[in-house]
Amino acid sequence: MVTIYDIAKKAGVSPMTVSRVINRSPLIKESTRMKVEQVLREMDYLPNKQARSLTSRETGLVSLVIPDISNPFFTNVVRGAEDKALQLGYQLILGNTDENKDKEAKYTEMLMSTRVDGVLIVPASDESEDNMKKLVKRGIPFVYVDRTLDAIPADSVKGDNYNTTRLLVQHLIQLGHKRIAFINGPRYLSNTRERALAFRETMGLHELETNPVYMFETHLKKDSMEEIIDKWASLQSVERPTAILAANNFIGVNTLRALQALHLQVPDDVAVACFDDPDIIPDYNPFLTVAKQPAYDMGYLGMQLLIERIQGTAPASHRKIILPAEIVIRRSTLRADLNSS
Amino acid sequence: MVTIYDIAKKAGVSPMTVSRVINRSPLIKESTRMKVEQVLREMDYLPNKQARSLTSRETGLVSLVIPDISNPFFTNVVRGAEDKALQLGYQLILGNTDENKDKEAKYTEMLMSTRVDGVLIVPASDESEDNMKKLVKRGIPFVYVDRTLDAIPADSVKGDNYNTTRLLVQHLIQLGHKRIAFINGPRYLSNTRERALAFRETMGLHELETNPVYMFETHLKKDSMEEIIDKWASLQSVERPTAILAANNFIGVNTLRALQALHLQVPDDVAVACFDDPDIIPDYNPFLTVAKQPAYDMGYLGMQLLIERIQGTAPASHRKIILPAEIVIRRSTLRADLNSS
DNA sequence: CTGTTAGCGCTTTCAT
DNA sequence: ATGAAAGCGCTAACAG
Repeated sequence: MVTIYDIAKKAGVSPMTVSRVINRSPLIKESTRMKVEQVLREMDYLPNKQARSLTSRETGLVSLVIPDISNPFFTNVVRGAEDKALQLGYQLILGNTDENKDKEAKYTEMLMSTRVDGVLIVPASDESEDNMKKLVKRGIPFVYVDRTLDAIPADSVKGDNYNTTRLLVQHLIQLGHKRIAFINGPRYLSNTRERALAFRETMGLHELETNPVYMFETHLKKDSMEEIIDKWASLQSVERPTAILAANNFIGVNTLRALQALHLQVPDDVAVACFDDPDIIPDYNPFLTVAKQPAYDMGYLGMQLLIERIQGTAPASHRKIILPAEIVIRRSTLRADLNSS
Repeated sequence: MVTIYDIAKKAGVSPMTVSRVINRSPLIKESTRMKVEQVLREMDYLPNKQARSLTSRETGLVSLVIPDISNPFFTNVVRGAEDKALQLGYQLILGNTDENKDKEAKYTEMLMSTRVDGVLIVPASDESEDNMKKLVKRGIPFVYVDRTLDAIPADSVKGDNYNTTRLLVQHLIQLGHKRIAFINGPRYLSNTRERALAFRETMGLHELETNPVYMFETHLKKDSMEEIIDKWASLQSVERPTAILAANNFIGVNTLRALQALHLQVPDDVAVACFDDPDIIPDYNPFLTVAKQPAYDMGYLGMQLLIERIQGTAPASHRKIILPAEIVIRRSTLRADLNSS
């Protein structure tokens, strides 16, 4: 491996001079700079980041810890984060937690050992506190994306859960629905709690009761279908909802599949809307009414906040960025006889 | 930061003994091991990977260089690669090239500087040769996924492009189509060349001519729709194809959108099939007939080959793994009047 | 403007 | 079974 010593010898200077040339120090004579740069090129030198970070205390690595890259929402978060990281010269280490705090613990441990400069994280649950505390203790900056832990404050970028839920519920109410179910994620996540609150309050504002049996809770992973079918079966047929709001894209899709298995038509028998688009590709056969959250921007901005924090250019106080979603109304909530509205 | 020196002092031993305990050296007296481990826990010690890799010449980092994480095919590749990497104790650095060899060059440069232990790569183009050569020169092991560069041999995991294309074409031919268009990716990619060859040969086998005007070429990125519309318009109406085979999911979806813009019905006016599913979520509204390649397995196996290569447990000769695809026939090729078949 | 010295945290090598 | 010395590749701090 070519080191600055090899370069130094060949160029007839000291290693320190080589280091200065590499780091563009201004106090180098033009002629020696030229010569060293020449040798650098000849020998195809590439600095050793490991060695460099041993003294500089910076690795140029940032980590992105998310539940699951195969959820299109997070896919876009990753792309945004990666674009910003590259732009600012950082490399991105990826980790999937599968909503599991132990897996998250394992990752945070590895990250700390790798001495990443910072972490962009979607916490697996409120119990992620312990993991965050360790980051704090070691002085590793981090930024929340999509979900936050109130007990451990930090910069954050998230969706406007309250207002977005309100808009979705109002859309369903305006279509004439009164019995609306909300299939939510687990209550140990900040964003699902915010959505649940907004759901209840919006129903109340419209003088609709939030029947507790309409408030389901499931997980946010890929395979929630069976659970949804069971819940549905547990309801008295007279009180079954005419509309369902799903707390994320996986639940939305699994709701559709569950209803299909139950031989119910969407939207004629039941209307369905959800958070986050299940499709990642420009619409070609869009069906679900969704609240499209700006996932790419969340990743992009989150990475920006993080790197500002790393580089010490961030203000002392924690910044909380809240991004609005776009409500996209599609066929899953539009009955043919209402299409004109 | 807690170092082995701090531990050594507190435990009343030498730093070397601490190092031995951490690395589970067998020649340590049980009693001293216990004491050191006790202090290790008390002080919440975490080894510094940077320092370690300076001597060990291993970083525990592997890199995955792909065109675009937001293509569902690559999303699954990433998930597979990440799962295997975690399982074997490696961390994954992600990079998107956007099919651009200069961006790829930038990444490979960063990777070499970071001294990653190995690289899993989907080369951006045949011109990626220069980038691969640099990896070879620096002795960094790499494994191809999905595409290969014949000029620079290495382990590889890819789809069975020839037979998969053949099956898709035969499906269309069996439905009675004779004028079949093939919208392929750029010819500077190994997999699209293989697909083009298979297309021509399969057509030939069925005594159908491959009209050159039916062989389009576009890029594999998200926004190929306009190009497809233009190509279509450039055809004489009498000779327009009755079926289209698209070389990847983006092209497949954009073909659908283009046909929609042209007011053509799929599959009644034109049948469409493509490589790789555009949906990442368990089917809820499946429409496109696709060849589902085992993307997750490609990433998983690719990572396994790579790590075996890194750890020196791989055979000297390069391994070429070829995985079959599953043809999933859906509505985009099934005309209502043929549904019974 | 350039060089020398020391040290980042750890491990390899050789002693004891 | 344990320790001392040296060095991995680089840079901060000081010297000249």
